[in-house]
Amino acid sequence: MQEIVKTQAKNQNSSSSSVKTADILLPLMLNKSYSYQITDNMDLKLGDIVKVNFANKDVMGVVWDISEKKKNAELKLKPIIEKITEIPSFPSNMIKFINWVSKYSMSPLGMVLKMSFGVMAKAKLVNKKTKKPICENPRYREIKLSDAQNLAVFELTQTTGVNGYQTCLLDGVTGSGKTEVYFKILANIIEQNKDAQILVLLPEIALLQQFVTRFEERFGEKPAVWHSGVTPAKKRDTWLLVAKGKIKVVVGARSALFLPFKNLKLIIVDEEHDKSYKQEEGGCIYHARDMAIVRAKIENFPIILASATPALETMVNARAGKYKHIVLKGRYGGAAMPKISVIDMKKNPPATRSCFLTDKVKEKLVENLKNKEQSLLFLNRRGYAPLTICRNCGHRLECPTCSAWLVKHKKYKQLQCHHCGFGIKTPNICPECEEQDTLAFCGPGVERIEEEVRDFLPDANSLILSSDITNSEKKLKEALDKISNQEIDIIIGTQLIAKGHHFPKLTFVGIVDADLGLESGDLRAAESSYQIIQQVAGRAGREKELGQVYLQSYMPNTPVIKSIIAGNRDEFLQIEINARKMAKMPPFGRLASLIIASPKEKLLDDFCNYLASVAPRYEKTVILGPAIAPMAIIRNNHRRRFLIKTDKNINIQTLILNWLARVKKPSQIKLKIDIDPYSFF
DNA sequence: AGCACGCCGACT
DNA sequence: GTCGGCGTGCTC
Repeated sequence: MQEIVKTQAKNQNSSSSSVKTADILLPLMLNKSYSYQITDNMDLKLGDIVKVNFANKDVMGVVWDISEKKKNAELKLKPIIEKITEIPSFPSNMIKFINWVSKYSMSPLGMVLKMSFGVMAKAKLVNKKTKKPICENPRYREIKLSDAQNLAVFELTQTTGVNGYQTCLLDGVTGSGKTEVYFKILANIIEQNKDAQILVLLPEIALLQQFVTRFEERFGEKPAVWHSGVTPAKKRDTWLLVAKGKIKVVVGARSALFLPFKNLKLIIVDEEHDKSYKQEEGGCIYHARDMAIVRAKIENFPIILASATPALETMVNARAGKYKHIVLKGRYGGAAMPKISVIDMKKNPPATRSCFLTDKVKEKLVENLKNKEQSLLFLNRRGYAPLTICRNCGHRLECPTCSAWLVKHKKYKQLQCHHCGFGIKTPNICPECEEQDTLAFCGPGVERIEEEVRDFLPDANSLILSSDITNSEKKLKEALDKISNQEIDIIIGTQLIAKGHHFPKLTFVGIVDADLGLESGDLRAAESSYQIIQQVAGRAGREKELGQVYLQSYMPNTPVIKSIIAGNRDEFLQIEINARKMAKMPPFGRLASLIIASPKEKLLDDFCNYLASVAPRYEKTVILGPAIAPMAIIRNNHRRRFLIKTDKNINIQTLILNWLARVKKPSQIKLKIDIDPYSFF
């Protein structure tokens, strides 16, 4: 019956054979564009913004393709409602870029568009008030740069001055004055090309504020700011002005990479080694630094990656001559690098089991307090104690929905799960054996270190810098002001303090647990550990005073610690590079992971075994799994993982696509593809 | 992601 | 006999 109806319809329409259609990409979780009819009087080109009706809702989308299509009666095309002329069209390079990211990251095309166009698609466009200009005309105020800075500017200008793609690695220690180098480069580019736009990417929102302040000092105007915390209305203003080419400089977190610049001429990726550039959550998993390089290639402009501790991958490319390697020598103002020594915890154990600071560190804290100099203790662990255990029955307090220990927080008087946010009041009795007062808190967090400091130096002013304490821009600023006003003697901080902040009066840094980062056992554990220790150590002695750094370690002979003590970054990297080369790990091979999750464990295991049974068996390809993911359960979702490792010349995306095409995934199972995984969770 | 469609349990 | 639970699948 249905067949007959269809045939009849076809015959009826055969007189008008074709119709002009546009494939519209919508900023939704969809992997394809949808065809709509172009009405006669509508003048459309690729990249134009249109409004269409989709699933009974009016949404904005982008013209992704235009074609003449045979009239197809089985598929009634809806007409395009209107062309939105208030929003500039997507430049063709932006379309290329979005297509590329989608294909590489294996994320739905619509999801990638959403990252770029999401805020505008929701706009009602009623607020047609004339917008205040943002960073329309920044004027550089000259300052005297050091010889090293001038040299770096000169070398970078040779590359950034020419209009064409080139990746440069700007390699300079903490405190070498990279920011002023950026400013001078920006000024040069804007001077040469009045329409040029520049994007500066920073790994974390916390770093944006001080960049904005320094930029304003130098240019008399704030740059445009883009990150997840910016309000939608502000984002819309900025988006439009960026698209119209009116904003010259944008500083932002990774999401700023998807802004539709009209005339982008340079991207600077500051702290390029930083793991925060890897987006792990949400619909699209990508590495902002790598995608920034892709964008620079597509749009044919230079890009600068900057770091004191470049990522291994970056270093490999620099050594191979693919990136231009520019070294910014020494510290600005001639400050010396801090003196770094290791304290062997086996030979110098803390006084008791609930103490975590060695006598040497304590002595240094006392000395610094006496001399009115600031000290910093670094421990990358929030809260008071990472594990609570019953002395009577050995029960460990675990999150009810994740396979993670509950972390004791004194501030919240709670035990908290750091993976799902679950929290309970710290109990007095063991939930297992119901004995009273048997719970012991094992290991230190920053709160516990602060307690230890207060115990032996009651007169010192201490302050914890962690995301729990300084959880807003305002609170962070307050804390940083207190530190620069010297109201604080001893700072106890998590990785929050490793990044960028300048503490002029800080002369001592104690790394409470230099071995902590090596525990995770992932590919980049040693490298990341080196980077974070180096970054934190770099906080010490940035002005006239010489800085001193102590690393507390139970394993003082690991390559990481030895290289940091010897100040031999490149030798350390070479060891790591050799190891990666031997193991054919990135960047000498390709890696991808499938994270498969479901609340139904049996269904999940059946599906994973099924997947494993149809796994491709190609040459130069290893598929490992299914393995129980290190974090086996998160929010009641059981998790399994496959790891796919191939030679460099194999297209890992195609391989995965072919593999997944062989199976039908039940809808209760969530499957996430992570190309170039960083965290192995 | 939404949102409708559809097939089994509790209740007026 | 009806309301509504959420599992499933589609959106030009």
